[in-house]
Amino acid sequence: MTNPEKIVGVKDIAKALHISLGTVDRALHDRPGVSPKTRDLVLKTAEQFGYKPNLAAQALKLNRRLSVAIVLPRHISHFFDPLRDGIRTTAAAAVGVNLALEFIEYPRLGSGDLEAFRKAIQEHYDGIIFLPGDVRKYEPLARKAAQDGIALMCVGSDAPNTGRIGAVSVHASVSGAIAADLLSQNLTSRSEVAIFTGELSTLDHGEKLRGFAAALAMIAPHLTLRPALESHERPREAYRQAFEVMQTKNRPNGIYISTANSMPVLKALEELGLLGKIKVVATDLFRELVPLIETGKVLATLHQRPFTQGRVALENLLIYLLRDQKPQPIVQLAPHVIFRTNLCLFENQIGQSTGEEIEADFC
Amino acid sequence: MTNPEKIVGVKDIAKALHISLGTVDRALHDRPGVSPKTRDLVLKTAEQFGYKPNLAAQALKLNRRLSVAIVLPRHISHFFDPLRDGIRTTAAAAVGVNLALEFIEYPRLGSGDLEAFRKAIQEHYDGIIFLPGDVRKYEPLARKAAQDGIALMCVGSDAPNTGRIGAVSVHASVSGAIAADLLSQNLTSRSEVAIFTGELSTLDHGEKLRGFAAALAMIAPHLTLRPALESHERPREAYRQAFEVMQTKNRPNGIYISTANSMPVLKALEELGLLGKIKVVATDLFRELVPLIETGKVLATLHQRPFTQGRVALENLLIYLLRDQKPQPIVQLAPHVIFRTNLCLFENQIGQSTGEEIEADFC
DNA sequence: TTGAAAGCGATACCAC
DNA sequence: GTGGTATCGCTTTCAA
Repeated sequence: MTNPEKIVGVKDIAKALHISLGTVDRALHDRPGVSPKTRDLVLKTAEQFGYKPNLAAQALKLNRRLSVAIVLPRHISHFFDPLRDGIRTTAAAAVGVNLALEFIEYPRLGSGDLEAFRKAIQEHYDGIIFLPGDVRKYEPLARKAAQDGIALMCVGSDAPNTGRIGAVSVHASVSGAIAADLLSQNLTSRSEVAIFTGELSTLDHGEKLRGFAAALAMIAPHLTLRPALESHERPREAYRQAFEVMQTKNRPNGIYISTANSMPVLKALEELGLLGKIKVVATDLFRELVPLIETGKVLATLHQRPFTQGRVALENLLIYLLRDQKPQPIVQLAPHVIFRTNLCLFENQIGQSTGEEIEADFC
Repeated sequence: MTNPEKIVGVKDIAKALHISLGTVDRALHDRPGVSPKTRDLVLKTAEQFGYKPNLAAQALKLNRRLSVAIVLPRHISHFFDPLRDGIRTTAAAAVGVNLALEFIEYPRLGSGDLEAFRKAIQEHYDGIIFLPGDVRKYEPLARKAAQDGIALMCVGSDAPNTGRIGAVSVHASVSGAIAADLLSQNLTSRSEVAIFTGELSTLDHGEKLRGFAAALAMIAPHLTLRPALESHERPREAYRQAFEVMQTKNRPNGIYISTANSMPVLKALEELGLLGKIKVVATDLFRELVPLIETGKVLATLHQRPFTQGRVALENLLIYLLRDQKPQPIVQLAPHVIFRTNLCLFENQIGQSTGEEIEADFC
């Protein structure tokens, strides 16, 4: 082996400079009670010796305890369950903190979400991980919480200008653009295409639409976009809209469903005998979608990597809270494009994991 | 806040049972010198109290030091540099270990690789991360090292039956299958397709070929596969082969380049005026490829996520070495499919990072 | 088989 | 401003 560099600690620095441990510590942490002269001297020798604090010892002494609330909807579970798992996994691996996680659930976005969020704020957690739905409604609450010193971390979407310390989501406009790309690769003749979305008041949904439309204009001039269909995440509404639009004269040959609420749309297609004839790009992955992808009835789906979102959200929150250094504030993940051919790598992420050898996103 | 559960430590258990710290420790770690009776008692109460060892204290006391060698080629740097970065990033975040990393480089696979590996083995590192090239040649060496107690972790490819403790790579046969899928989506009429590969003696390259061929047979009966072209990673050879095959009578309309050595092939296409007329799926992402993807001259590229490979490789190696529990042994990542539309999310991963807001794979 | 005590490295408090 | 010292929770050695 090479590099038998002796590892240096505060003690070594103190000894070398013939000063006390306390002084060294104060100097290193820029605390009051040191003369600028000795402070600089300590800093310089620390640098020179290549001093790195022993994180284990630091953690032990500081004995930090943090409370973090995770405020997310129960529905849609195939997205939020793995997201919560990502958070739990990260928490389990966290060394040197006494981390108390509080999972707070509400039925679904737009129903009980604000109340849950407001309640969480009042509990004065050190940090809160949440999904900002209707941004306008979240803004005042979030801003106040941030001012109160609560570290807010957004997942799934973002709430800019609220003082939140970070956000983790899939890159929304790129998601839309990929969908456009795929449809344009698979529809060679002039056609109409349609987009089914959820809540345009949620920032990310609007972004997906914009990305989709922009990419169509750029790279697929032969495809015409119909007005967006907003289902407000209500299955019946989505079904009705799909049924209707597919019976118009110039019915679309391509569809992008930008929300996980895709089954009603697919059901309508099925009933109209259009499944397989129309190119469909969906969002997320769940059990009912699997056979449709396998058989090619759904061309592709854009996987939003909920596990990774959860993992990164907590990781960055902890970096902020513990190492009080700002992490990468806005993380916008690349969605995974799932076709029938790579579907197998993601199947273990739905429902109970099978303990298989293959791990897809490592997430 | 809820859950003010007091955190229990060994001391609490000792106190509750009126025994000493030493005994509790011995019992918890199944060490000799405890009567079975007290051992069980301790274990039971620990369970009951929900005892979790304080990892920081444990790490501090144990004061473990590990040496890990990373034996990888310099070439191709756009793959191996980020891989090394992933390793460094993980190392920087490791708490409670004095980790000594030794990066050992050799020119390229097949030239100095075995020598470097052999030398590393003789140094008796605690662990070695390496890329097994020609499996047959690596096998005897690796098997011996494993028997000597060195923890071997493969990246980029695998070397089964060597006693290696794990492997991290992209799922090779799925990579091939995705390429086939993309070509079949973009070539609607009967055509020939060709595959350019590197070294078929490297396990993963053979797997890509198999996956490609199998998927073509399954989902693209209208596409015929020509005999594979093996460049042995030599640019001139790849160029020559490409030039030749593109001038045959029934020249292929689709190409899958399963190695990062794609530029010579693309150069040949360019010179023949075929760039843009032929559907090309490449591998990996590097600077010269960017404009070709942007303009649609290359349909897509399969990103092998080197950063993540490095991160996961060291993570799992450390789990094995420190927590002496077996991690997920074989990790086969899903490659990212990069089109012109999501290219922007990956550009910050080539060359110097720009400190932008967008982080693609989080890797 | 069990108990007592030292010590890992960094921090914080109290005395000077 | 600075020095000395107890302390965090766990492991380990030495005595009993």
